[in-house]
Amino acid sequence: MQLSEQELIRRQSLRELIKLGINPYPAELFEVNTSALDIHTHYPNQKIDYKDVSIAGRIMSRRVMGNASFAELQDETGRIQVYFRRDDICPGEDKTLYNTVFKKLLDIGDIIGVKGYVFTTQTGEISIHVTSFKVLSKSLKPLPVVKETKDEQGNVVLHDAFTDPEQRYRQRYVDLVVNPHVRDAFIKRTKLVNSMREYLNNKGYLEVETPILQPLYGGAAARPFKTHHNTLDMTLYLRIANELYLKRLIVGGFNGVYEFSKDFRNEGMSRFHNPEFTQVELYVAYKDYYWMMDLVEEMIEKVAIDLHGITEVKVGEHVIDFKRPWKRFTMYEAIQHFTGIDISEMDEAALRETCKKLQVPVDNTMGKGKLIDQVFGEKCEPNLVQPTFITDYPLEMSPLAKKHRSKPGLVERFEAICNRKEICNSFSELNDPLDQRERFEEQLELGKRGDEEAMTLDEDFLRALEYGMPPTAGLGIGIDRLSMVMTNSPSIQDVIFFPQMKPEKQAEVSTEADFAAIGVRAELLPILQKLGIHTVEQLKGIKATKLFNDIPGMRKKLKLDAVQNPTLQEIEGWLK
RNA sequence: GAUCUAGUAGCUCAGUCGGUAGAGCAAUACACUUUUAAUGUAUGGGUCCUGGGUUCGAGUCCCAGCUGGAUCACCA
Repeated sequence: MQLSEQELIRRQSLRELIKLGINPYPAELFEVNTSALDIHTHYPNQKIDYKDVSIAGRIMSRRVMGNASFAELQDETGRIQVYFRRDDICPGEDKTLYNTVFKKLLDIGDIIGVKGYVFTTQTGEISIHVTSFKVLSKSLKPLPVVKETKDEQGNVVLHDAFTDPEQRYRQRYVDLVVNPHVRDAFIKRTKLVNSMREYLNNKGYLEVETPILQPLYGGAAARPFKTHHNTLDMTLYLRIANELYLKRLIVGGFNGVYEFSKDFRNEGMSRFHNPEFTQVELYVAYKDYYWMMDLVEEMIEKVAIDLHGITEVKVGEHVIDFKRPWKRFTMYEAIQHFTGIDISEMDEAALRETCKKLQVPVDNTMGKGKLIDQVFGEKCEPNLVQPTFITDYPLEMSPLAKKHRSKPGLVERFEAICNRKEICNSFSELNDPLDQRERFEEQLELGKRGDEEAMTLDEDFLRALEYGMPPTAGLGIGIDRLSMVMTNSPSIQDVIFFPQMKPEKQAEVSTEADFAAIGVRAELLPILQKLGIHTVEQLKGIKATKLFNDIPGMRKKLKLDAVQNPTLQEIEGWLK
């Protein structure tokens, strides 16, 4: 119930197709031997090969003109114009297939298969001259109509584009059909993952899978999603990271392991945060974080080239160049560079004073590490557009990283910042089991003091370290964040097919059966709808005499002569 | 969680001072044998997000809610 006018018309067309003996949803396959892109690229040079083509796709526009018509068919690769001529489709006396089926019963959005030959129209557009067509799927909902034109530079310009973000994310299938740039962004995302996988496989690292359901969550500082296993009757958490499992595999003797993993964090959402997101984590034995920096540069440069052909990527108003080598700053150097202040020798009190001077907001719970991080976040990160490595972080913030080989109070850690956001995080992994236990215990203290993101102590992980883990370099790259940069997308929702949303609420509407149950004839429903009465409850709140007046009035206005007016008695019956 | 902002036809959007709800595309009908944002003529299409309030009268003003978006906070 409550179908729009256009939906009703399409359902009617569906019935008429069936009446004509046409199955609108045939079961058998439709053989395709080319694609829109293939025709556009190769037809001009190999005309001979396109005398007998078969292609399938969605009708995206129609221009019907008497005995000949044009339509645009869209397949996975793009659009191709198709040309229908009545006497080619219907060589005999019966012109139903063209006059009725094509002209009246097909709509924008329907999926059809066509056979014919490729030619070039007088206006120079490569098109398919259709000799036969087949309905493959009738579309019952009108697609948002987006018209395309090309400007002088040949760029596609969209008119009346489907832009409402809420609808685009809720109905991504529609977004993908009508917004070609959306599809491109997702194709680039997949290419990005493939490019990395290829790089890592060529180095001989092993792609592995580790548990998503974990009895203890660890490897990062974040609140988890909690769930319950019935048979084991135990709490399980969706992983916030897979770091601790991958390191167990390094203990087990693998030299290099990586995993593309969906991780889950029960935190606020924003245009940079979705509750489930993707990371690739990599661990390589006998390496350190300097070595890992070289790997990151090399791999991301390759990704940029695989996606764009060059190392430069346009992001917002900037052009970001991933060409090696990237700038490297220690955190202290970066702060000195952007504020002119050397904080390397400062104690907590001096830092606090510096923050005040720089107007960096702080609170009393912040320790030394947190203060340094705060200065960096406020004064440095916003300036880092080109890919830059920041190295040597305060120890307090990195409970899984190895202490710096020469600088006390710091760890061997780096992040790559790009377009003002972190895109990766890496360290020389802490493999000293006694040190690791102490760090975990410090985290437990933080937890007791109310830090909801403090790490838990994982005894099994410590046991693994106690057997001995080789010196190891570890890396995590946020795939969503990197995809945003590589596809020039301002929101994470543009690189996740189905971003998390609150459920949509349907307006409360009673069904035909609900109305029938209290004795309302179905033919009266359009009248009630017109009167603004959509639910039985609503109806029952109205006086019988008012309905007795209003219904015949609206019946007359709608010219529903065939409908019999209800009697007052009948109406009183509904309201009982 | 806070602030700002939006929700009107299938889509994109207008709606003046509070007074009968509008346009383009899409749809329907007719015309048209190479159009291309096809064209011309005519027609139909609305829970103005929901619920309250003020008012003779609310798409419009007020309050509350729902669902987005932006910024911030939290967080990579």
